[in-house]
Amino acid sequence: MDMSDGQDVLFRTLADPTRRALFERLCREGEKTVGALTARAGVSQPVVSKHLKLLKQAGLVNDRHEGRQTHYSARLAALSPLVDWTSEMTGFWQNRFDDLEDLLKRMDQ
Amino acid sequence: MDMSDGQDVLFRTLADPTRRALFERLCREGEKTVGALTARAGVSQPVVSKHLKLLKQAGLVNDRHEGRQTHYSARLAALSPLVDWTSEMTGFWQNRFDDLEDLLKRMDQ
DNA sequence: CGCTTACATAGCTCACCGGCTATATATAAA
DNA sequence: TTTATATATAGCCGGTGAGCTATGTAAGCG
Repeated sequence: MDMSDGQDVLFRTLADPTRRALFERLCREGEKTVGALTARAGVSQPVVSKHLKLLKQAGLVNDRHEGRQTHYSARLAALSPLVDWTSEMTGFWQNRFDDLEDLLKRMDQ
Repeated sequence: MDMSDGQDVLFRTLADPTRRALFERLCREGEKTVGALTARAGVSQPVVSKHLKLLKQAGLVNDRHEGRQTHYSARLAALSPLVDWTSEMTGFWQNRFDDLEDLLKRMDQ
């Protein structure tokens, strides 16, 4: 019934700049190891790991283990609630605009 | 140079559920007074006012003073950085997909 | 088997933020 | 002019969360 949960998690997860930057890098540059991500993240490796964990819980990334390293990649499908939300918001405006047009038409008669 | 500022403010502002709910109501139902918003917000009037202040600072709402009351309304244009960001992220994926296709084509020759 | 490397987890601290009440300000009403 | 109503501001408090260091776990290497 309530679609807001997915949106809630998404907004909350993407609100942090460091975390969003990690996700953006995975989108731009594709699959990366934790070490590669840590190199230019500006924060310590444990912090990167923690953020990646939260991103994974939000469904925004996948992880793949290969020996000692873990490769992370972006899951763009997870963004759909965000897209849905924005189009819903703009849609409401459209509806009210239509209503206004209807009203004006009826007043014109 | 850095487009991330607008995105940062937007994500941070919309991350709070109470605040996002206020914005959603303004989108759905159009202009509302603080009192009308407070009635079904589940929090006290000062909290609503504080959230509206933050929404205004993010450019997400307008306010209009009429006697003792203040009418707030949604500014959907403020959502564009969000739309830009999502299409940018999905765009990166598209580019890498194109690169992959190119690579496969070249390998095929 | 030690030793190193790659990542995850634990535990701490500190700043921020969302909630509250109390109060200020401003406009309408009596 | 006093009183009531609508909103904003001030100030306090508790929880959350992002950062750190230290340590655990597990895989490659001598």
